[in-house]
Amino acid sequence: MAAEQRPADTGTDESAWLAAYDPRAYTPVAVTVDVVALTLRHGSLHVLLVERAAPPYQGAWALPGGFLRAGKEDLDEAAVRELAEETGLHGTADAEAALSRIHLEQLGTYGNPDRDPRMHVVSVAYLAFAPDLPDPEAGSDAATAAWHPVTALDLRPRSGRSPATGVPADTHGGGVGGHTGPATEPTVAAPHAAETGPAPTALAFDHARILADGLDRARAKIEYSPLATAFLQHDFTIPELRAVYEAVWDERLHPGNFHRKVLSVPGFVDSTGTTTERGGTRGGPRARTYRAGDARLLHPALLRPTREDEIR
Amino acid sequence: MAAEQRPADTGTDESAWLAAYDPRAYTPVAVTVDVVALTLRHGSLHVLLVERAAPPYQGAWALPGGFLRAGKEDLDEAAVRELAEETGLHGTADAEAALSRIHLEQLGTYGNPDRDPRMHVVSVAYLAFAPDLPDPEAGSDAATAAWHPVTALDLRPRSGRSPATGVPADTHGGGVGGHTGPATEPTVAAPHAAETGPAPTALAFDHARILADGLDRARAKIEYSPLATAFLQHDFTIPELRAVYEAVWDERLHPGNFHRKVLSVPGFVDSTGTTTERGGTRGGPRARTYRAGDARLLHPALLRPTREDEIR
DNA sequence: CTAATAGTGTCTCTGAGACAGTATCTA
DNA sequence: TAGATACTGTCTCAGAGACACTATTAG
Repeated sequence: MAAEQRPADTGTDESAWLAAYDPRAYTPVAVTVDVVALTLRHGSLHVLLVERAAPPYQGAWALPGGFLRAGKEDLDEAAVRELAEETGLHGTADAEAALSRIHLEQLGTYGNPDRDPRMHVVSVAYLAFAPDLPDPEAGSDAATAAWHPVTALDLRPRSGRSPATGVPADTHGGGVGGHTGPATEPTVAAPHAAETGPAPTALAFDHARILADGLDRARAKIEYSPLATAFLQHDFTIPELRAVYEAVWDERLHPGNFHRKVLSVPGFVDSTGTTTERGGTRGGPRARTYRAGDARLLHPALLRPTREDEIR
Repeated sequence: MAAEQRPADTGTDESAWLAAYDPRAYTPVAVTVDVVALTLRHGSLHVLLVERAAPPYQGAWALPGGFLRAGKEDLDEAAVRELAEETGLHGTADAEAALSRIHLEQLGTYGNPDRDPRMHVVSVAYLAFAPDLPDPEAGSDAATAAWHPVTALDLRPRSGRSPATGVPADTHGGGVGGHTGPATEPTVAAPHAAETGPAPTALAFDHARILADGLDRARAKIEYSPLATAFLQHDFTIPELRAVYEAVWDERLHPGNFHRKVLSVPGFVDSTGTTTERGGTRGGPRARTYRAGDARLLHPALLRPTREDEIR
C-alpha cells in the first residue's frame, strides 16, 4: 500500500493522525527524475547529456535530471520540466510547441542504495523521443548540455570505484527482470563517428545502464508503436522514416519492402498528397510526404530482423 | 543526474561536502514499494490484497507493500521482502524455494502528489507471477491478506474523495504514455465469479490503476516471453499452459492450434517424457508433461487474437 | 456406451523477405 | 550520361487460424 506501518499506524481518527505525523523523523530517501532524451542528428542516434560541475563524478557526463519537487509536482511533470530546462525549450511559444511534439514515457526506477555516494537516491528514469532539436544554449541552465552520438559512449556498467569516494562500484540500479527483456546488451562502444569532440568514456552514476535500458526500450517500442515518427518533423517521407528505424536498430533495411510494409499498416501514416521539392542528395525521384496517422499500435508490427542470439 | 543542484553544489572537496550535507533539510518524499502479485486459482486470475487496518482508506483493500528501507535495500529486494512478508513465505526452506520460482519485475512508478493524503508518496510498483500459493495465514503479518479474483474488482479509477479526508480524488499516479500502451482499459467489473465473499468495490489509493496497469503488462508479457509458465508448477501440460493464457487474456483459444504453436517455439517448453497419471476430469487421454525451456523470448510470439478496437 | 479431451493432419490466407524492374532525379 | 533512389510487381516461404480426424480417457 502507498504508505503504512512505518509511522506506527496508531490509527483511529485520521485528522489527528495527520497532525501528529512528522515525516522528517525517518531515514530520508531522495527522489530524482532523470531523462534519456533521444534524437536523430545527421542520421545517427544522439542522447542529451550534461556535464557535471560538482562532485561526485565532477566533469563526467550524466543524464539530465533533478529532484522531484515534493508535494508540488507529478513525476511526469518533473520529467517535462527537466527536459525543458536542459534543452532550453521554455518560455517562447515555439518552444512549447516543440516540447509538445516530444514523446515522453516512464522508463524505470533505479534505487540501489549505493548508486549515489551522498545518500540513498531513488531515480525515476524517463525516455523521450524528440525531433532534431537545436543545440542547447550554453548557460541556459548552469550545466553544459549537449547532444552526444550514442555510438561514442561506453555503455558497459561502471567498474572500479566512484571517483573521489570510497564507494564500491554501482552494480545495477534496479529492475529484476527489466521490461523489454534482460539487459543482456551493454553494447560495447562502437568504432565509428566521434562527432562531438572526444568521446566521454563513461557516464556518471549508473547512467550507462539507464541509457542502455532506454535504448533497449526504444528499439522494442518502435516495433509495435508508431513512435518512430516522433523523431521526425511534422511532415516526413518514407525514406526518412526508414532512416529512423535504421539508426535506432542499427540495421540496414530493404527500401522496397519497408516502403510497402509501412503503407500496409492501417493508421501508421497518412498521405499529405504532396512531395518533396527536390530529390535525394544523391539523386532519385522526389518522395511523397506523409504525416503520423492515428494508430497507437502497429498492426501488423514492424518486427526487427531476427537476431537468433537475443532469444535466449 | 542522480542527485544535484538542490543541496547547492558548492562542490570542491567531496568529503567535506558529504559531511556538511544534511538530507533532512529539504521537503521529504516517502518511497514505498507495492506489489501486484498475480496467481491462478481454480482457473481464474487472482491478485493478492491486504485489508487496511488504519486510515486512510481504513477497511479498504490495497496492494501489499511498504516503505523502502532507506540506505539498506534495493528496490528489488524490498519487493521480494514485501511479497514474502505478505504471503507468509519466509523462514522455511520450502518457502524460499517457492519464492525463488516467482517471477518479479518492475511495473512502474506512481508519484502524484495527492495520491496519499498524508504526504507525497512515490510508489514503485512491481508485478509478480506466482504459481498457485496457499492462502496467507492470518496474523502472519498484522494485516489480513487474501487472494481475490480480479474479475470481482472494480478497476475504474476512483471517483469522489478519499475517505475521512478532504483530499481530492486520485487522478492517475504516473506514466505519461505507459509501457504496454495506453491504459485505455479501466475494465469494468465483470459479472461472474465472486468467490471470496463479497466483492471489494474499490481499492485504496490509486491501486486500481496500478492493478489495471499490471494486468495490461501481464497480458502483453506472455505474448513475447515464456512467463506464462511462472503461473504453473514445475511440470505442467500444454492444456494447463493454455488455461493460463485463457485466464490472463480472458479469451478462448483453439486447443489444437495452441498446442502445435507452443511446441513450434524453440526453447519454450521441454518434454519430460512422461504423462499425467489420469486424464482430464471430464474425460480425454492423459497429457504429456513439460518443463519451462531456456528461451527468454518467444519466437515466433504467441500473439493475442486481434482486437481491432485496441489499436487506436 | 457417450461425451469430452489430447494431439495431429491439412488447407487457406496473410505477411515477410528476396529479387527484379521502371520512372525520376542529382551531379 | 551515370548513378543513385522512389516506388511497384512478383515469387516463395513461414506462420496463423479454421476445420477435420483419430486415439484415449472419465463417468
